[in-house]
Amino acid sequence: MPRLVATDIAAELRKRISAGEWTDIGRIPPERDLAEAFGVARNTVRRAVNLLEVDGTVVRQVGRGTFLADPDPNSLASVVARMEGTSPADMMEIRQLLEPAAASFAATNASNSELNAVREAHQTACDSADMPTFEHWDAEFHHRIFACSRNDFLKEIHNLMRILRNQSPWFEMKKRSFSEERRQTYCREHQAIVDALIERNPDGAKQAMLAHLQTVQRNLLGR
Amino acid sequence: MPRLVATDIAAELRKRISAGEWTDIGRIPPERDLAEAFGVARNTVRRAVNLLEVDGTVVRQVGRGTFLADPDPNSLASVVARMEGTSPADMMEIRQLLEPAAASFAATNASNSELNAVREAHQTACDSADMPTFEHWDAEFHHRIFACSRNDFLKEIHNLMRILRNQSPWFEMKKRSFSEERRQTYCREHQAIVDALIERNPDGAKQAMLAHLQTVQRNLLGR
DNA sequence: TATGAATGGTGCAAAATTGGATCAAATAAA
DNA sequence: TTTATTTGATCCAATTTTGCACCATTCATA
Repeated sequence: MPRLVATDIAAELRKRISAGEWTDIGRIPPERDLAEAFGVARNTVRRAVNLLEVDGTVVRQVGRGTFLADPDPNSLASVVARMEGTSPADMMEIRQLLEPAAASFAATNASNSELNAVREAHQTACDSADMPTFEHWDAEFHHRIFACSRNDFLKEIHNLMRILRNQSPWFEMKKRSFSEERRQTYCREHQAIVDALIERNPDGAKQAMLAHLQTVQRNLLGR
Repeated sequence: MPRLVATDIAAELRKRISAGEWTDIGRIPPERDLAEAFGVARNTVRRAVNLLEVDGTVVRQVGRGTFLADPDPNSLASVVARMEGTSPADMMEIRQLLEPAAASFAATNASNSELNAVREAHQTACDSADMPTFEHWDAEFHHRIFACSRNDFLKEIHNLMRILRNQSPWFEMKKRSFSEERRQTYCREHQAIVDALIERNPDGAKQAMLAHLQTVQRNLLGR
């Protein structure tokens, strides 16, 4: 068993804090007590608490103690946490904003080899024999379009949406809503997108992507 | 029973790593511990770990330990970390995608009291005597438009962008680029946005916002 | 008001931990 | 036998942990 070190103690403290161990008193025990409790030197505890302090988990005051920080609603962590509660409808609305734009950028900016990668993902999805394989290459198709939009931030927003969707309970709806017929519809629509990209037609790509996402939305949300 | 050799141990370590045995602590035990655990000499463990190191499974640091490399690039944390490196140009491109849409949504969805809050922020910004106050209410103006777009996810993306901008080194550019003349330009453009919102004119609000962001982009990036 | 206990802040030198490297002897495989 | 691998041992270098002393601030209490 590896020895307890500063980073481990920081992780343990983080765990206990988020478990609400000291929420009632609003503070964590003195460093000297923690050191004794963990069976390490006080300096080690100090380094661990430093880690909690820099990321704003905790605030220290000389002579008073170490206090649990009020969660900052404007911190990255809080924003991401709130995003995790996004509804399918809100998510689809933003997808319909961003993905057509990404397709449009891609038609303008993509290299030929990037376009080939997009087409390849589309082709593999169409050829796939089972649903999990199709879904994987479907996701890859969309991802590769973002990848050649040449806007890294846009690409990362898409990654963010993908992660949020994957960990959302309502994502299961998608799987239930799947059928062979819909798969073929998606393939046709993907083909239209690929065609527009290869024609280097930004507006065509945008429209094709929008049409596809509207189909997805109908299938997913039923309207 | 065949003797445990370096390649066997490497395979076993690989198996345990991909099974997530040490994912939580982010590192594997010290070589000396592994040697003891596998009942083998430390040199053998070293050769095994060498194999994991050359293919990038693991990274070693003298005096610290052996750490799991390749943190999941599809984790929320990785995505956010990559977003922190967003360039001003990419960021502005996405703002020009999202904020006009938010303004359009707001024209349709906002309640009257929400619109009043937007107008209030605009008015306070115009009346502000010093630059920091103006900048605060300028940001608040944009934020309140997102707030009444009625899409929580869109609102949070805006929060995300705001945080990323505030912590970016290039954000200082904005402050350097400020002048009284530009402030007045921004006030006029904000006024146009407010007018369109109050007229409940989605397309007008979208266009006014786009025009404003293009001014901002010119001032920020000089084109 | 004055005092003392409790608490975080800082610095430092010694000890412990950990990966890096080498070598000769023992063992297995060809 | 020849060759390759494992073993056990030793030392080195980077890093962390430890133990200690002392300082500064806060707060309760005399």
